[in-house]
Amino acid sequence: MPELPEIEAYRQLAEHALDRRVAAVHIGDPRFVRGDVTPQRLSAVLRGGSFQAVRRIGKLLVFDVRERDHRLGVRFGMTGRLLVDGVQGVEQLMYASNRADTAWDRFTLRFGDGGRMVVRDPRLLGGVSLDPDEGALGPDALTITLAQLRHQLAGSAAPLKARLMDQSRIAGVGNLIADETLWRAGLVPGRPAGSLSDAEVRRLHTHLRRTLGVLLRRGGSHLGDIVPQRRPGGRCPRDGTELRRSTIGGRTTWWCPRHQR
DNA sequence: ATTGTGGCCTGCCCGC
DNA sequence: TGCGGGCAGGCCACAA
Repeated sequence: MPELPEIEAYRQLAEHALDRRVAAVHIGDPRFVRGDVTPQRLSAVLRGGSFQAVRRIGKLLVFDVRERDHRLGVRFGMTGRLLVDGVQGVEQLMYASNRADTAWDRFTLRFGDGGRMVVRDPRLLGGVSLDPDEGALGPDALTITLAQLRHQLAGSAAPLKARLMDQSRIAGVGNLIADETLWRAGLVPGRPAGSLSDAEVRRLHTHLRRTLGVLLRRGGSHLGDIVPQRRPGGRCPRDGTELRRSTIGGRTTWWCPRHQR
């Protein structure tokens, strides 16, 4: 599903959409427009303009609209894809159909040169917004410092995994990356976030960055070592122990009862 | 303020 | 063969 590695791939693809005049905006489903803005207003802000820059904060893409003091925000939910001129940012998405069906094109920009940028999202869990609240997101998981991570965990009674997935604390970590990171760091997902020793916070910081590096290199959040074992009967790739399943932070969680403590 | 829960949304898969 | 129920989780509103 789209977590930080996928959105980073989308960001790189989206650079091909910069400096091109938006000739037309097509909203495939009005529910895909989030926040206070109407589809009409969003279209009016974008039409005739162009994007000066695009950046990623966690799982959010932000496009700067040139000379209009507005920003386009794009979220991808768990089944959203980005296409620019027919090229997909990511080929495979776990839990999402890999069919190409234009009925799922929820938001399309047609450029003056005939090209297109499309957000294709079967489930409609993503969305586009005008001037997204970037300040509501915590430090990006890829560049978070040890001190920042320590600060975000300190004093919290919430389960460690829930804290990791809280986008206002740390931006970019979703369910699969949380399981993979905690498995690599040898930490139990249900522990209170504030209960980690300083050495454990350091270990988590190391493995968070290392895990993201590995997944970016492999090309997807679903390419972690534990992901194929996230099923009944699945075993820990490290020590062969049968993995346990529970629900933490409202999400299915798999972990090794032997080496995660 | 913090933490937890339910709902949205729809493709897919399994069992009957 | 068709059908219904369950499942997947990012995000948000709302409750305690």
